[in-house]
Amino acid sequence: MSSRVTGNRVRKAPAERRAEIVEAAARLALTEGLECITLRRVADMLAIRNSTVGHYFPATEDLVAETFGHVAETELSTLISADNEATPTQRLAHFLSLALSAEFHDVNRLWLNARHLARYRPTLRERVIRQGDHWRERLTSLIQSGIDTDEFHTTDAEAVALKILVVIDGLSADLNADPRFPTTVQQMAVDLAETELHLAPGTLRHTP
Amino acid sequence: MSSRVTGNRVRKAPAERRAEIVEAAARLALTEGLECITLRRVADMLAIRNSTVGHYFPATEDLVAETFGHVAETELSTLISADNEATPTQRLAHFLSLALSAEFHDVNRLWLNARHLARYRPTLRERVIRQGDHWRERLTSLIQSGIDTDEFHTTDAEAVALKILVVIDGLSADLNADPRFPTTVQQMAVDLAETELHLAPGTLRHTP
DNA sequence: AGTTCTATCGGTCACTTGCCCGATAAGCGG
DNA sequence: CCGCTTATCGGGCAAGTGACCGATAGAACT
Repeated sequence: MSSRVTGNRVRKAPAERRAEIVEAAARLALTEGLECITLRRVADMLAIRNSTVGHYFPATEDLVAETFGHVAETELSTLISADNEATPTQRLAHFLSLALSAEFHDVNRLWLNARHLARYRPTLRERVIRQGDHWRERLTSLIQSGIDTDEFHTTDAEAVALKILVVIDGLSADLNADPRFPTTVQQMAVDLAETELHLAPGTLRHTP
Repeated sequence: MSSRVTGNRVRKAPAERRAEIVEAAARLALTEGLECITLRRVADMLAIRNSTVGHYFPATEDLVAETFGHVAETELSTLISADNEATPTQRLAHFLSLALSAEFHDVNRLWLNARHLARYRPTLRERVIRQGDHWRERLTSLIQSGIDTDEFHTTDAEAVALKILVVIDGLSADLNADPRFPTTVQQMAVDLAETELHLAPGTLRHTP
């Protein structure tokens, strides 16, 4: 009758269990939000006791921070692949198209979530700042490589990267609460990038 | 010994008490965030019982939504005064300078807060959308009046308004977690407005 | 096989939350 | 001055939270 399989205690390697927990929390964060990461909900997903989760993360805030960091790190590598044979133009077009696509909506929403929650959780705030730096560095170096190959033209790669990220954040914040946004405005990031980098209009519009 | 003044029951006009409650909640929202609006905290601020607050707002979510709407409405009228003798250029410059000033930080943070919390609270989401429309309308009509007086030049006033608001949201979202932002990027909104409206650089930079 | 370490369990505790209830008293109309 | 409406009180309940504890059982090592 009861679905409870009592006594079936499974003991895993700490690193493996810890990874399991973070991954379950990540699924939760992406679908329901960071505030839904509670000891009991994560434990239920893995069919373990809440005290086991507490054993790996004595302070719940640390689990929340680590979960955000994990997702942000993973998604960044999806947005900007490090060793790619594509040209900087192609890679930037890929970045822009993916970052504002529907399938990336959950990630953008997670950033919004984390930025707000960082107000109350110092550990998370630190992670948000660190990941923000990381994203900015990666986008900056992508732009810089475009400058090196003479595809992009700007004097301050970092400022351009920052501006692009600001626009993406603003768009996803607004889209989060209100989906009725005209496509003209949704192309802001592409337009901004093309203007700032002195590219012909349309250069970044299509994915390779 | 006890600071409790028992039996001192004060009965106020419903409209007055209701306004008191919303105002106390607004103070709370601006300083500590919308999730700190609880029956007991608001009640404590007014030295009344939590059940009294519950009497006026049977669902706490309604108090949260109304509080946000109240603040957003009030602050909008600070940003854009309706019957002003100033020129559209002066009014837009005032808007931009105030919207990104330090003293407006709390309001921007409240917007971020509301946009995120709207995910869980349908009533609040409705309010966020409505207020978003309201801000956009007001900024659009300000730009339109500038077009009429031949100060601004653009074909789509609403699109420009939307873009300006997107940039402001993105900037305040990023500034919320990370205050180390270069001033070049903080001028994004001004630069964007001047470019989109075909104004000479620097036109919107100073407050009248 | 025996020993040791610790991952995991099962349960508890104190706290906060929103919501609800009956009792009381303030103010108004008659 | 009386009676009615209802704003306000005082208290309580159930649900959910993070943190904590001692007991147990896997697994590695001798």
